[in-house]
Amino acid sequence: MDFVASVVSGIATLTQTMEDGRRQMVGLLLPSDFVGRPGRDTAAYDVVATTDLVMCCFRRKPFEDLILTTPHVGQRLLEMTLDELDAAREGMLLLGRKTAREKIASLIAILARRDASLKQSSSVGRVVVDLPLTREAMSEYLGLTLETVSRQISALRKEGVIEIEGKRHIIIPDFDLLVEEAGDDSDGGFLV
Amino acid sequence: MDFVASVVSGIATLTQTMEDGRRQMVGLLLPSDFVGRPGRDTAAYDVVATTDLVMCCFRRKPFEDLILTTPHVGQRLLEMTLDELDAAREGMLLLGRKTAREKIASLIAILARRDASLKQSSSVGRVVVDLPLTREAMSEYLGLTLETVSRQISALRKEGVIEIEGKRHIIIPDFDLLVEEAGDDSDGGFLV
DNA sequence: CGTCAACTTGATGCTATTCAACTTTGGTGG
DNA sequence: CCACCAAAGTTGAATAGCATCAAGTTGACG
Repeated sequence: MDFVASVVSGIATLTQTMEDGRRQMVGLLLPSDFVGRPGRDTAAYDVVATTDLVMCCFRRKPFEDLILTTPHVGQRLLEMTLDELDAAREGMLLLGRKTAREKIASLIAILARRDASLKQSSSVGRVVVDLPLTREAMSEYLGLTLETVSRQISALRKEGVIEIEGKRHIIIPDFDLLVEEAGDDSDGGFLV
Repeated sequence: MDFVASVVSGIATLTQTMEDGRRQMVGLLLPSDFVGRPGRDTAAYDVVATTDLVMCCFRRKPFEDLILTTPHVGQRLLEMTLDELDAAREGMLLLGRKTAREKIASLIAILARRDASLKQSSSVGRVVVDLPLTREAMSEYLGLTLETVSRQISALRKEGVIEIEGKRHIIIPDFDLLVEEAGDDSDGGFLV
C-alpha cells in the first residue's frame, strides 16, 4: 500500500485470512472511516468493497509529511485510531463472550446507529436499516457460519424483535429491546 | 482517569465486563506498553495488575500539551496505538476463528515472543517461558472457560508440543511446531 | 499439618457447526 | 415477456466442540 484513504460513500470490509481459508472481519469501513497505515508499507489485511465505493485517496509519503508538519492532523489521526481501537476491543468482547443471538442483535444495532449518525436521525423507538452485507459477510464479522446467522435472524423475526422486508431491509420496532438482546449496557454508551 | 502511564515492569490486563459478569480481556499490558487515552477522560476498561507492577505515570493534561507541542511524541504515540490496533485485530481473529487448541498455542507463542524480545534472546528452537497468568486469566484472554484452558494445556503436554514444570513454567522443545499448532503463518510475520 | 487458591480431570449437556436439500430473488437472453 | 440460471438465503438433521457441574489433586504458606 503506498496510499492512505478516507471512505466517502459505500461500504468496505477489512478482513484477515488464515492459511486454510478461515476468515475474520476485523473492521467495517463506513463513510468517514480512514483506511491505511502511515509509517508501514505492507498491508496485513484484505480490503474489500461490498457496495459501490468512493474513497478519497492520498499518496502515503506526502501524507506522512503532512502529519509531521501539521500537529492537528496528527492529533486527529490519533483520535480516529483510538476510536478504531475501541471498536476492535468491542469486537473482541463480541467474538469472545457473546452468544450467536447477541452477536446478531449487536451487529444490527451497530449498523442502525452508524446509519442514524450519518443521516443525523436518532436511534430510539422505531428504526429502519438496510443491511449492507450478505449473510456470509455478517458471518465473517461475527465469527459464525452463515447458516447460524440466517437461523438467528429468523429467530429474532419470529419473536418480534425485528421485522424483515425482502432479505436486507430490517425494521426495528423497539430499538431498546434490540439493544437488550445484544447484551450491552442499556445506555449503549457509545463512542462514535 | 486523569493520568496516562507506561509499564516499566510486571504485567497487567485490560478487561471489559458485561452486565451479567462475563469478562473478556482486550489487552495484555507488558513492560514498555502504554496505558491510557489522551483526549478522553473516562476509562471503559478495567486495568488489573496480575503481578507486582511498576508503572511510570504522567498527569494527563500536561501530557496532552506535550503531544501538541512536540510532534515526535505524538507520532510515536500514534505508532504505538497502531501496534495496539494490530494486536486487537489479531485478537479478533483468534477469538472468532481459532479452536481452543489453537488459542492456547497462540497465547503461549505470544508470551514467549514478548519475553524473548524483552531479553533480546531469540524465539527459535528450544524456548522457555513462565506464564504470568492464572488459568482463569488465560481463559479471559482466549474467550474460553478455565477448564478448557487446563484441558488443552494438558493435551499439548501429552503430545509433546510443550513440557511443564510446576504449574507455570513451560518448555517449548520446538518453537516452530508450537507456531504451527497456533494456526498462524509459519513465518510468524510479527509486527512488534 | 491444616487450609486455601490454583489447577486437573471426569461426566454430561447444549450451542453452534456441518452437511444437505430446498426456496427465493434478480439478472440475462431467447 | 418469461423461462432459465446463478447467487443468496432458508431450513432440517446429525454431530463436534466447548461449557457446565462436580469431584478430586497439588503446592505454598501460616
